[in-house]
Amino acid sequence: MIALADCNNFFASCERSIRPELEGKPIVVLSNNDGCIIARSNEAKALGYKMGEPVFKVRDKLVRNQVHVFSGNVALYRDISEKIMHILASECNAMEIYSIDEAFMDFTDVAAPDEKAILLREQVLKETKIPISVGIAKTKVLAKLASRIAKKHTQSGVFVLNDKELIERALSYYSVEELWGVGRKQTHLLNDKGIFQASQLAKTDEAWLRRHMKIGGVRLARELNGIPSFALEENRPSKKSIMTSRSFRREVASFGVLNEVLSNFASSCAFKLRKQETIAKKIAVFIQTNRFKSDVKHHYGYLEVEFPVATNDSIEIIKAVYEALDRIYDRDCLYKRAGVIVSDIIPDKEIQLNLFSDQDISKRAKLMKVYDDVNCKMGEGTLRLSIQGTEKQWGQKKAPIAFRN
DNA sequence: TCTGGGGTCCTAGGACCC
DNA sequence: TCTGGGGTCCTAGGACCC
Repeated sequence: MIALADCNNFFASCERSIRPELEGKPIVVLSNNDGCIIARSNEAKALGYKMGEPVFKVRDKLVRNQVHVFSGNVALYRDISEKIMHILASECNAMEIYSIDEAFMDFTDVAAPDEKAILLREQVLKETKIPISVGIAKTKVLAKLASRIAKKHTQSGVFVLNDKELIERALSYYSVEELWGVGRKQTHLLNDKGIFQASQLAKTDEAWLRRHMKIGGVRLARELNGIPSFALEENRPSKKSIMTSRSFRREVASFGVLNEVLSNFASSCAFKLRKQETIAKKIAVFIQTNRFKSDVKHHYGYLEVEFPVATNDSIEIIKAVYEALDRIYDRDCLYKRAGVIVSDIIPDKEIQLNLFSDQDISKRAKLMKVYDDVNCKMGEGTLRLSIQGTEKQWGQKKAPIAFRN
């Protein structure tokens, strides 16, 4: 059996855990620049606040409802998460930390899974003040579903989804879009074929699933039928890509400002690389105008630099960032978002110090895209910007740009 | 005025080779 | 006018997750 432990309203619960007087009060936690709502307590959910909702649209309502509003404090959430994961790990043989607030536990040899889960829940609550829900089933997908049921329909916060009839009832109750791995696109596809309930998906022909939903669809249906198709990944490998990016509070035009923030992002990426004892072969820089603004020229600049020798050295990465920015910066644009991505990450086998000249960097800046007048739209089921438009290949290096601060 | 910040996996199709 | 067939590797982009 697999148990999924899932923290309830994690960020909101973290804020409450250090302020017990907020018990029973509505709480929301905001993203960078206090832009969006990214977590809500049950009370805030009941008042109708949505995940990802822009704060400016509900500012008055927040005041009216006397909601307690917090700017996100990721360092705190990470600390609390580590504490919880430590408790969970000490109580099972194998565990996969799936996200900051979720972990799959191997409950194979547990005699009474429900009793154990209840004890575990109590321990976490006592030591961290964070309420968790635990779903137990034969597969990850079913355990996910079980944790939903645990969260919404039980007093104990624990639910075992193992009985055959119970599984059938649950799958008839939930729609396909509520399943782990089914997003907007797949929901549409399934609904078009008359498949609405999870129970229908479980009975769908495998050949059809393979053709239309690829291997993911096949695995999903198998999991619903109690056949494990997603393994517990105990030793999560180090990250394959690392990104540091931010939206600015106000739009910026200045090369100097962009260069400064991107240099900080570069250091941050280098630090994260060193922390997991890895080095990266590639770095990418992107800058982007406000995607929500209509009737203006949108600009998206993206440049990748490949290092001759993989590195996690801040100075080298910052130098590459400067080069990249110099080539994608357009002085006529107002920028709203910028970021640095390191990828092609490999283990840091030996300590290397390979400084190379700026000229080397520009030679290595292989791939370059600048999109102008892009048709910006929200990707389906995701906040990521998808870019459609004509790619303007990099030709001549731009004339030097004066610093404007 | 104001709209988050991370990640992963899978696949199609092009590049390239014999 | 004729103009193979396979195989592998790489990468961009889609879809999804928290």
